[in-house]
Amino acid sequence: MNIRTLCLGILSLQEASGYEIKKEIEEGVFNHFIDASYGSIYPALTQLNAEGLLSVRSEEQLGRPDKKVYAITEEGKTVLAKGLSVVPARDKYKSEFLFVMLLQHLLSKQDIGRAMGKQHADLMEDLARIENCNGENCSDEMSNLPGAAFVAGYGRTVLRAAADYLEQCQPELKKQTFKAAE
Amino acid sequence: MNIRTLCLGILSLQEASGYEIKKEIEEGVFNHFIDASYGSIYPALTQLNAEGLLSVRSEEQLGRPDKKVYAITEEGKTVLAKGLSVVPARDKYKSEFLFVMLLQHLLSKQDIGRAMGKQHADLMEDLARIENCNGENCSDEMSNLPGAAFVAGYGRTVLRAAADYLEQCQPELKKQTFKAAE
DNA sequence: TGATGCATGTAATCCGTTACATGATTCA
DNA sequence: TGAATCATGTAACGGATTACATGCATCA
Repeated sequence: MNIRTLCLGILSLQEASGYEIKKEIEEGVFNHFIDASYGSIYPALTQLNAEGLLSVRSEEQLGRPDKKVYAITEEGKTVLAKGLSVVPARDKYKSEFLFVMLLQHLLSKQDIGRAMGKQHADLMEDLARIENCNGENCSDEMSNLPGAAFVAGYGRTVLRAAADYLEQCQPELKKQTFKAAE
Repeated sequence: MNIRTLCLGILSLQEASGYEIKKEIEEGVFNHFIDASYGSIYPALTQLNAEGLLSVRSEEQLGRPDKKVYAITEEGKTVLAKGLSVVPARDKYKSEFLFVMLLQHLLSKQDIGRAMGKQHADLMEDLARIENCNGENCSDEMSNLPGAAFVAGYGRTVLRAAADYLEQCQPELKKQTFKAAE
């Protein structure tokens, strides 16, 4: 799957501008398993629109570039449905943290502690974002989705398991709610 | 971190050819959090050697290209240590599965079931690989490492949590040891 | 006999990120 | 006053994958 399907998917829930799509990805449920930058979103939107899978409407703004609000077309919905029914590719997970920990015998205790703290803080951050999405902050179209609870549950489970494991290995981590990173 | 550090890291444990490095990544503990293809490994090795971070030795083979066995140099060790002590980048996790599940209202029950089955099978595969690494199959240099137990434990914990979650949502999965994928 | 494993490498290509360019408004 | 937010877009660059090219040995 690519950014194209991602944009189509988000726009199937609510119309939005490129800027808003990025924000949704950064702050919403998506965050921990998807990322995308302006450099990929804007061109994708332009292309999708050219192909007739999206329609655009320009909203004038004061002292800002026009806001281009995109909406999915019927044709877009068809293409999206087709894209989603393909068996999803295997999850991709890359972790420098685990690589470093595997070679921990080459590091000082300080370095290891720092890496553990950073990893723990990252996990807590993701966890917090998921919890926030039930409350305010997130768009209703997203959180009211039948799939939203499942996805949030999956993320919560996995992240919590990882955090627990780290805390078990290094109990001091439990107290550090704030970032030990940098 | 990049493939360069990865190669340096593996070669700090045992000398190996490009082919063997690939195999180690595919079949070893690394598998679930790192991947690399020949197209990136071979050029990296050539470059690292040119920079004096590795040394090479050619082993003649019958009816095959010479096997080039690389070993890390003292300079390479220094560079590796420096590379590892940098605070690791945040884990990257991408999941088409979760995206599809978020939009499950657009899919048939068959498609959802297939996606769940595939995800579960993938998790079990990764889990099995981790368990195998304690037994035969894997190089001792890897599994005897002080960090190996930690990394295996982390992977086991996270993957098991994910699999449990799926089984809880869809109990039929427990019986399917074999692949329901495709 | 045909797939799989051993073994190395290159070139084309893809997909995406980073940095750059622009600029007003609002909040601290 | 300076940072952050809103807002869109392009160009350069990076990093890796895929496919291609080659070819013997072994196993089923």
